[in-house]
Amino acid sequence: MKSQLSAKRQQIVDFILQFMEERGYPPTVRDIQGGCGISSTSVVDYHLKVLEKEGHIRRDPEVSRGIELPGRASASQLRVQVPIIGQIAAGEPIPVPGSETWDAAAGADFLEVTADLTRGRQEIYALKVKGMSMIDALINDGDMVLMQYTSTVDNGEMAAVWLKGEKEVTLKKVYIEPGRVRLQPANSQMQPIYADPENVEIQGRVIAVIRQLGKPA
Amino acid sequence: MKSQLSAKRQQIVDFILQFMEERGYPPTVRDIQGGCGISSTSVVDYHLKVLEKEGHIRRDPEVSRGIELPGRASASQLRVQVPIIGQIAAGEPIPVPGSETWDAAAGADFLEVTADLTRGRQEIYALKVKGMSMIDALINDGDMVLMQYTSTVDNGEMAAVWLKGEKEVTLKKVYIEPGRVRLQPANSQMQPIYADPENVEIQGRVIAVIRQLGKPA
DNA sequence: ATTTAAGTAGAACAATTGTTCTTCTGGTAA
DNA sequence: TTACCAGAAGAACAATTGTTCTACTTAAAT
Repeated sequence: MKSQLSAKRQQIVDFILQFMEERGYPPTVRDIQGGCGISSTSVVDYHLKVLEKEGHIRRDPEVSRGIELPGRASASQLRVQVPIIGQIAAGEPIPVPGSETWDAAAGADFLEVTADLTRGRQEIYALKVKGMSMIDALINDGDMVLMQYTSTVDNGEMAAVWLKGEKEVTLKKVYIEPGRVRLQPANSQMQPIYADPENVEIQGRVIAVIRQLGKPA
Repeated sequence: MKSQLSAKRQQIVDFILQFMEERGYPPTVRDIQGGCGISSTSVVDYHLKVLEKEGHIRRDPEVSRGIELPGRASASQLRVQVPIIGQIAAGEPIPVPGSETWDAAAGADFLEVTADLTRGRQEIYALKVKGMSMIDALINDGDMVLMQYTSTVDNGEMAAVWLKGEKEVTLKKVYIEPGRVRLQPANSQMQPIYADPENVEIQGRVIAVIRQLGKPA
């Protein structure tokens, strides 16, 4: 039921948005007054009341800066800070999060994702893919892989597998079969490989893959 | 220079975090007082001053709720609601955002991503990939593709290309060459294809690819 | 025991900020 | 004209909220 906004009210909404982006908290009535060139706080209040009635904003009465932009920075839609604890490449085992690596304050880089990506799972970390060795898992050089620490996976789950003999880590769908482990590339047009259970070590479950394109800033 | 936090101060930081997640704006001194079971506002102020000196929080003096969590909900790390306006498959042109499709209130699904993915770009929308036809672009069935509306791309950018003759849409890196257009799969192990410039129509630029694995809830 | 420092309490003050009231303007419809 | 209404303006009020002051406690150090 959101109607078209008048110029003034659109300006107010834009200002609130920009203010929150810059400062991290909502503006006061008087901030809006100054920022939008309005000469009275009552005018701001008037517009805010209309905006709230129309559902464009939500206000906590009597609360300073009690403005929320529904669908924007509102509640429940949480972000998760995922530490980027290293990179993943064919020739080296992936770094496993230890107590030191877990220490967030270590100035590590973070990948910030929304909670619907992690689905509330814990012990999530991220790795940057180096090289083209994961191409048959549909993962390119430079992709970010969200991992969950685990040493066991269900059948068919995509996991980071360390092949002891080959000294190689690879991302494959894992199927436990009698006497062997079937490692199936994500690209179903490719053939699976089979490995001795003694030779494989699960290093983590793949939660998501994020690929950013375009000039890296 | 962040030192280990005392129990009380850790509790305060946690409370601020939780408050901001729930309400969308920072708490007042008295909110913290009540939420942490502290009996005086001066104690809260005392701890906040220490926390600021140690760099765990930032405060705007004289500003109500002027608390920022560096690296958390501070600027730039905003979320963006990207409308999922359809799907992309080999045999059909991708839906191009029109004025109706742009109307966010239309109850469409949204993909919520952090702003570092879109890098501030406008006119972003998302498509869900149907089928395996994009496999040579390292894109699997079920992946989400973030697109930016555009009809022209720079050389080497990944774009959604509509091949008029073949009546097919495909995701390729586009290179304009004399008299022809080279369409290069993202998988560099594969061969490019060449097309008549008259036959290609750029339908959008690929900003990012997001793949979620595991049982879909 | 004395000192020092960190932390706690309570109260009061001052600034910020939300709200309301009245009045005024400009446009539009009856 | 009159009536009506969205919008604007200014002022005043009331609530919220940041800040400061002094006093008290506790624990560790001297």
